[in-house]
Amino acid sequence: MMDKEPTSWMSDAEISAHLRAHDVTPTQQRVDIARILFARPQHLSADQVLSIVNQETQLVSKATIYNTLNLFARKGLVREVIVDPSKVFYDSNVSDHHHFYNVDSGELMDIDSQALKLDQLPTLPEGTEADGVDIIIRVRSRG
Amino acid sequence: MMDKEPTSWMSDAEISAHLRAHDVTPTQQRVDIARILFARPQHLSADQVLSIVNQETQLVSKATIYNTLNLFARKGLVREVIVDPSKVFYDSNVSDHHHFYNVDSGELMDIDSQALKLDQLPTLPEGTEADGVDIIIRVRSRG
DNA sequence: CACGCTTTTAGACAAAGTCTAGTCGTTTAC
DNA sequence: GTAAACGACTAGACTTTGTCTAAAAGCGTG
Repeated sequence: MMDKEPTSWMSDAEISAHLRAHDVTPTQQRVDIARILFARPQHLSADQVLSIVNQETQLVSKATIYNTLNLFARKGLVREVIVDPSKVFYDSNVSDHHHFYNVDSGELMDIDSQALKLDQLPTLPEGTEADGVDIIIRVRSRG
Repeated sequence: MMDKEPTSWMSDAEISAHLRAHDVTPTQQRVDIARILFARPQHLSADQVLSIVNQETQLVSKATIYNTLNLFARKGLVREVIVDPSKVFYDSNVSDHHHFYNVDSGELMDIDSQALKLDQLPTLPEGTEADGVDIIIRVRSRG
């Protein structure tokens, strides 16, 4: 059964419930961060989250941003996307899907889950179990 | 038509020819680096290349390692593999294939090209052209 | 209210990678 | 042969992303 997906109109109370449902105690800072992430489907780096959350006044420290994003990823609230060697992106869409990555612009886009599906995995290496599959289609701007 | 693949017994003369064939002027340092990369199919980080090449005596500077690996990647002599947010791996196997990544051990393994093939790409975003497809199957050590 | 536990914080630190400005080497031009 | 020109190399400073540490702040429970 699938979790109700977070949407832009989630209230703080709903965000708190969402965190709790994923076994994360909702604190002020965590809710501040979650509000940004779940505002809409998007891909943000830690740095971007940091500057958005502290736009008006200093609400959350750098350490907490990193702690929280790592915690959220571990608890399945967001998905880490590793496409750029210099930074990790956090995807608020945790459903099964893959990505286009524009190497010129740095833009990251979801691929509709229907449009690309791997129906069978190759035999895994001895003594390992699957943890996830990432498919990244790198594109360049034409013209 | 495919290039002859580099193999462990490549002589320095063959390495030079291989570089030249990819439009890279073979210098002492570049051959030193290439000799390590092409010794056998493997996945090395810049840091690993740096310490291997300078094992006995200081032959190549850090800046040259990075310049050269970037150059080799741009010229198609090696393939960048981005799976670990903290470092880039360089794969001496440039033929079409994908990777297992053991998130526990950090080990990176090739998936046989036969075993996993995406035969059709989803429609690319407006104004872009394909640059490459990376499939990474993340695994954990069982037990 | 006091205890213990979790969370947050500022700032120091670490690691990967880039940049700069100067040097070295090799070719080309005379 | 020597000088100019160009590409490649270097040491070390620098930048950026992310982690660590030690202390402070919150918070729930008895």
